[in-house]
Amino acid sequence: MLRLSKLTDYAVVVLIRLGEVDRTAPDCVQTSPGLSAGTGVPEPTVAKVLKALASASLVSSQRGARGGYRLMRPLTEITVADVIIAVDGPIALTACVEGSTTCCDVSSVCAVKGRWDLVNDVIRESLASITLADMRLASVPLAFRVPAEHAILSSAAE
Amino acid sequence: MLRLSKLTDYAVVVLIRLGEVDRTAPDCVQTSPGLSAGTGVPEPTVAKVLKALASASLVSSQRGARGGYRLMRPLTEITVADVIIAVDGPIALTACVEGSTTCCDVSSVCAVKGRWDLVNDVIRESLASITLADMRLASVPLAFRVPAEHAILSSAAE
DNA sequence: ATAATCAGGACCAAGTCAGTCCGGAAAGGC
DNA sequence: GCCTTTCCGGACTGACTTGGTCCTGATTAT
Repeated sequence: MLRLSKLTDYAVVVLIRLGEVDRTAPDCVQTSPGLSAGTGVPEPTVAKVLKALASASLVSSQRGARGGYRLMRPLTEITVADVIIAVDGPIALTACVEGSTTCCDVSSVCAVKGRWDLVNDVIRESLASITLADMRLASVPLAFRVPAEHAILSSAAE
Repeated sequence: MLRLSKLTDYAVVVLIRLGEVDRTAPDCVQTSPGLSAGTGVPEPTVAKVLKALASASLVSSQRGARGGYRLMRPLTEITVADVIIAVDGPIALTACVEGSTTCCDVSSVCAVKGRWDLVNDVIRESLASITLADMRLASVPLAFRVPAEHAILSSAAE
């Protein structure tokens, strides 16, 4: 099924939410309980996702009272590939890709070596070409996609 | 990790194997024990994969004694997407893609609806652009990629 | 008739993942 | 200086998916 983990899905939701508030109040951080309330994702899960995003430097964290999280880059500069790698680890369709240690227990099958690399590269490239800003637009119903929407986004891209 | 199932990997191996012998003896079918021996993949697993491929009409089967499997299209006309769909079902990165019934138990999250469709389409397109013939070439070491290789392939594509 | 072969299931073990929780450390507020 | 808030890093568990096997029945050549 070529499935993507749910955590990645949540990460996108949370990041977009972060981006929306960041835009209106750039200095304001958001706490994980707050993001949970704003997105509907259970709080512990939000926290888990944010940890992963923080260690991948997609968000920065501020500890202590009045602490919270903030985007380190605008949504236009975060790609889907970035998020997947941050949450799920490196993008590798099979165990038999370059840099894998557990490669090919069945030796005869591994005439296959390197076979999927081509596919992997194409996928990686595709995922790196889509930003969260693109996904955000896609998720907004057409009726709400007023010109102002684009104005805000493009100003954020500057 | 965006992982692909092993079955799909095996399917590619088996299909390419089928394609290689098909080329030299177009009327000759191959049995699943034979394909198992030729690829190193355990026989029951080969059988399982072949069943899936047969019901997706990627290979045709001949029952009875001296029966076996044969490709229905040359390798140049079988895409990676075809194989994935045959073995793993429709390509859908998340549960929340068009046509899913179990969509979005958490209603607030599902402001997300349709968000991944864009990504899905790009992936699908990428996978549909790579054929097994492409993968076969990629798996053959450069030293063996003699001109004759291409001649054979292009004759098979006719 | 018999042997070979595919068809279509059911079935089980193992690995993986989502989700939760806990103790600890940093940063403000009183 | 103490306490609250918040993040950090990990361990843990229950459920699900997947890989892999096997069995019974249908089909066909010899």
